[in-house]
Amino acid sequence: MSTPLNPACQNCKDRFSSIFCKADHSNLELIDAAKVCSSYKKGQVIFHEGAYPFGVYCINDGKIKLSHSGDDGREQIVRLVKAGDIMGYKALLSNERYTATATALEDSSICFIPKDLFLNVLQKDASLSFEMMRILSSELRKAELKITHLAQKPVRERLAETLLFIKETYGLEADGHTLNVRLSREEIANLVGTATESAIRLLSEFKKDGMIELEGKKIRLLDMPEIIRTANLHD
Amino acid sequence: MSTPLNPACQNCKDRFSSIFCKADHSNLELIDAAKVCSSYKKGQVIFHEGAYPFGVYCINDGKIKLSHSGDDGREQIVRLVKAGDIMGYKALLSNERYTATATALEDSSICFIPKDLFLNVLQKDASLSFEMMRILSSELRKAELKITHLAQKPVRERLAETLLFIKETYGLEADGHTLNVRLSREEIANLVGTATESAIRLLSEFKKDGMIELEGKKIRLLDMPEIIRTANLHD
DNA sequence: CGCGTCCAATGACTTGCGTCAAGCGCAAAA
DNA sequence: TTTTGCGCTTGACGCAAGTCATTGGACGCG
Repeated sequence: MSTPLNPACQNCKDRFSSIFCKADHSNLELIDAAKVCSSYKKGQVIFHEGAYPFGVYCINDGKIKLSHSGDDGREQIVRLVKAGDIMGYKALLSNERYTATATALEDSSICFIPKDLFLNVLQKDASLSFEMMRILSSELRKAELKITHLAQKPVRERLAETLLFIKETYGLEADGHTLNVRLSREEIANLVGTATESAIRLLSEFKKDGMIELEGKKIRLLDMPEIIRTANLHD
Repeated sequence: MSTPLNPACQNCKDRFSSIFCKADHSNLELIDAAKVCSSYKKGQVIFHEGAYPFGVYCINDGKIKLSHSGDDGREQIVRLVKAGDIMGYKALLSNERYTATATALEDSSICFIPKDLFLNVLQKDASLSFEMMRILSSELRKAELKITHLAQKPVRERLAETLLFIKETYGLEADGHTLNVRLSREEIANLVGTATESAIRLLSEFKKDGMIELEGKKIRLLDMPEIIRTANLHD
């Protein structure tokens, strides 16, 4: 949507953590030639639920949320995307419309890879498609775990897990405690699957209990109970 | 676990609806030669959450449930498997232990395909692996939709969706109304993600409202409201 | 500068739904 | 037959959590 500058994939800082680290060199060059890199501002929508996909997006830099909008308009965040990740592959592979909306959580730089090229490379490159299956399996595993927790665990516990999940996904700032992303209380609630007020109240409780510190949108993790460890969404 | 009889894949009645309809002929023969077919009795466990996978299972005949057991021991059913479907691929592809337990809902006949062979064929056969990705994408889509509904919809609505989902999965009996599977109330509850008593109460309500008929484990669908249609778990 | 908007926070109220407990029918075992 | 046990059903109760409403602070804008 703006400022295309197309950095070479080979130089991409997340080259080795992304799916494409498995791709053959020649295929990487093909992708490199065809991709279009754009930057998006915080809050901007990259693609919309219901639209037809024309390719996949690879995050060069930034953070994205993928969310469903429920029938009553409430949003449910189903995935957090970081640099090196790709998104939009689900709709592409099943040849359907997007089931989620992608919105930038901060200013981001994102490469677009056209559908035909991506599918062609996927056909030719067995290790790339194997990696793709690995990613899909992992996402499916996380989703099924989330289903179980949503059905069985109280909000308090789910919120705690969510905070740890955010930590696993985006990591911590230099101080070693602050979550390296700014989310509104509403976004946190939509990630947990609860009402905004409930999320706020429980965050206050966590703070009172000395588990976290709050400063605006900054959240610092102090003593998150170990119990959660066994049940979180790690890879 | 019993009665191996190994019917040829080429003759399998679900040959054309399964993932293997996309596989190359020569690869199909390889699989045919290596697979082991067994029959399982109702209630029998095919594989257990936490165990290491040694291959994938392809349902020849029967019905299976895949379920997580929550920390408190409560079961959450995450998938219903039917003839022609495969299961166990997620653990295999991500090279982790099973995250779910597979239990036969009725007497079933299931083929086992060894890990190495399956992965090899997957490497060689692009259209098979593409089909695999399609399946994974579709499962992921359903899982994300279920997450949204669990987070946002009341139990009554989720139960109605679940009944329609069962219908989509296993179909109806000859009378055109009765769900073609027998599930306990507890299993229905574990599919919906609610307490058994709630499921029972709401089923009674549905009956009183003339939406369904109940006769033991038989459930006949009469007038399920159209509203649900837009939000169900179809393919 | 004051005004409006957005978001966080908290209190009060309501309720969906989970838990507990008791009764019932049916089928297998003794 | 009686007994035992299991799954289904219904009622009563309590609480977690959702909804509604108010306040206050931060920020941008005319």
